[in-house]
Amino acid sequence: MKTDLTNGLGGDHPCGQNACSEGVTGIRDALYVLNGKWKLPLLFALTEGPARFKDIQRTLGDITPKILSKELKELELNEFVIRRVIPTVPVTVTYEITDYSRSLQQVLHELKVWGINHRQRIVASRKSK
Amino acid sequence: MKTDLTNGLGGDHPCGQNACSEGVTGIRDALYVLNGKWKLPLLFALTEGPARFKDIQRTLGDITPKILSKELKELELNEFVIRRVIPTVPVTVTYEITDYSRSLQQVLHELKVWGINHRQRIVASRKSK
DNA sequence: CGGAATCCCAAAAGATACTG
DNA sequence: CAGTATCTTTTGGGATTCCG
Repeated sequence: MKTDLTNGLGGDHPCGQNACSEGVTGIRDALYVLNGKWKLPLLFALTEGPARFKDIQRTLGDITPKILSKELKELELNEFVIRRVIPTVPVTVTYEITDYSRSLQQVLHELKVWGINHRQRIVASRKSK
Repeated sequence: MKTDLTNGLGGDHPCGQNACSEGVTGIRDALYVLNGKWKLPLLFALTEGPARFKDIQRTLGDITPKILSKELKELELNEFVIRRVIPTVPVTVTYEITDYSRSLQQVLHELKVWGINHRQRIVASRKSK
């Protein structure tokens, strides 16, 4: 994945005279930088404030350090997250979301609400069988 | 991927006394059924009304028939999409979103808005270099 | 047109172990 | 604690061809 700032888009849109909505392109662009299983949950986890590596790992439940490390680096590259090193012994590292990340607030909120609702629906449908 | 209705969740949440927010779980649950590069764009494409296989393919730009077919099946299983066969010659097949899909409206909207904005940001940052 | 069949690859993700 | 290293598995996704 090359999700750096000079290429953070989901490809060109072939918008000719056919019905290629900018909406589809918008969503594809969003998904291009926010892809995968972890980025959105991770960013959401950081909305409550900065957290340390291990803390994030616990909040996310079952992410391995390797994956978490990779995700954090990508998010840092794309300016969603800031990594801060505090020179204690042993060293303390915190991760913090940027202002740009905050522009995702609505997305995160809607997704969260929908997900909570979806879980209830599934559980309910299981009971009724 | 087993994204059927009896297992449409992103796993259990280990919520003990630690700070495991239901928000993270909500987002993970949502992502579990809406994963991948295509499901959200596809659902968005269908918000404007039913469409045929080939039409969807064109709207999405560069999805191959195999992938499109797979995505549609998964979405059908999870009750996001209805497949209708019209007995013309040759046969006509349309795909239509369900009411449950419409509960994703806000999510789709926010994601679209954010994506459009994100594209502008990237393009702008490219120019200023 | 609406797919299915086959082959293939790259990337995502997980397990496990280890280090400063 | 905050990661890295290695290895393996999974799956997502694409190319191409073919069929009723």
